[in-house]
Amino acid sequence: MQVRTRFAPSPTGFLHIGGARTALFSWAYAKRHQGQFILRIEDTDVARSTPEAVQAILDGMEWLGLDYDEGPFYQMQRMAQYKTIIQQMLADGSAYLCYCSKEELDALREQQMQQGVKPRYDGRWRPEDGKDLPVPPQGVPPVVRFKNPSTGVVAWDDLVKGRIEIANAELDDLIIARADGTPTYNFCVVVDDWEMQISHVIRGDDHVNNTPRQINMLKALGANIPQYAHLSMILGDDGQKLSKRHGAVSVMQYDEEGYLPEAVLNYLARLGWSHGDEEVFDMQQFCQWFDLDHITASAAQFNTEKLNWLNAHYIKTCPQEKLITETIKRLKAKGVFAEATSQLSDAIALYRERANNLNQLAQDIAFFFVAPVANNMDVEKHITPEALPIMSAFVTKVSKIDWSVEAIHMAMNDIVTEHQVKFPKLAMPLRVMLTGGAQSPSIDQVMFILGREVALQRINAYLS
RNA sequence: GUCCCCAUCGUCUAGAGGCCUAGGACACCUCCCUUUCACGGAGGCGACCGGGGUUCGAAUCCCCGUGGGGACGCCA
Repeated sequence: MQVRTRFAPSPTGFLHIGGARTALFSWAYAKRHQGQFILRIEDTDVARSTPEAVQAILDGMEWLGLDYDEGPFYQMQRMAQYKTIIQQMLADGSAYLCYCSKEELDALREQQMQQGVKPRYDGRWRPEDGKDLPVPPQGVPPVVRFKNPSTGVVAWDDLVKGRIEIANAELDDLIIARADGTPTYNFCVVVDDWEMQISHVIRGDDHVNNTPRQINMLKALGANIPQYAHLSMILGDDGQKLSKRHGAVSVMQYDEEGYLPEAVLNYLARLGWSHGDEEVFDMQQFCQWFDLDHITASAAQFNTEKLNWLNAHYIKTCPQEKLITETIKRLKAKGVFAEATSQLSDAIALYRERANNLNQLAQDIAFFFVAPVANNMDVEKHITPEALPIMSAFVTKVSKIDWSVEAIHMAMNDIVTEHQVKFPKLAMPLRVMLTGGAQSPSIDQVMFILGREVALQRINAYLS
């Protein structure tokens, strides 16, 4: 069977982490089976859909590298098709007109809630053999409802949750076209999944409840029923549900915050899915391994610490060229202008091992390009009166050496020997003078990259 | 309220009746490396929600309970 999956976001906001994982799994499943991955924009809610949101979703997909074989399709451009099918259903009796007003429906719902029963449409306009329907009221545009089977059960073997059965008696006749004639979500999904020949519907488990209705409609249309895989939700770092109000952020924000897409992808892949003990793998590997059998049925809590760890890994293994580009961009955002020089490259090479974030990496090496403002506590602690003569001697010595890491290191050794002090007595003040802080890689390497002129200038600023 | 889903270390997870004295990873702690901080290396801490079954044997299967979550729109 040809595997065809789809990602079908509604453009009412950015692509968040949960949507990204859903897209990732659908994408990977298609890749794994040499199938097609389709992007479909579900924009039938005209009031809430925006072109900006469409763009945000496209941007997010692109940043993550989730390419699609077909689409993006826009449901608003498929209106004619939906309406044709609605007419057919009306004609063959699988759908009918309902003249209930919203007010009537609200009253019904409220009454049912009070009685402690599941709120649902009571079928007052549903045609039935031997049943007399009310007379359609004047001037009320009807909605179209799907005539859901009233008996029996709908069941499917969910690829992540196992068999799920719902009694048709639990379902009501859902509206498939609004009073203004526009089709609703559940109906459009059905038509699209059918016509786009989707073989596997991989989506969030907030859609579990829609599935039986969709299956019933698919059956009424004589369509094949796709396989369903419902993914559990992703909770925030605090275990709370993610929402626009609480913690849900665009995947693009991870870019802004200094994460590499490789890290986000790897992290997301392991959130709710596993392949034995494998933790670190690229998307090519993931696409070879990915299966629906190893998806967890329970919700997963997001863990930024682990994402950071993966980000550190991908910063270490990232091509140097990409790191240079990223760092220049991020330095610029801090108002530090650097060019792709060998000095920048050397600085990155020296610091990339210790960074778990691109913004941090930029921050760490900014002092190479802009004189640092030293931390007062570090200055007090390390640049003591006793340190100054040592530093003076060091300046004198280092002014005359060949400019190499080895020579600088030897000079440092000579000075500590001559002054009979431990190495840190020289290294620490030097570190503070050169970098502005007490933490850095080997200071001889830092000094070498900084260059003799700038290094001496920074030291002398403390000596005068 | 009604229906549906879920339940292993703090977190992500391995686990398909004996391989489990429950494995890995993040975090945390200790030690090593060391020129500070990281990185890296070696250890450590740490979990099967509760109760009943089924079975020679259950983290794994069944039931009940409890706790979480989701859905009940002319939203998607």
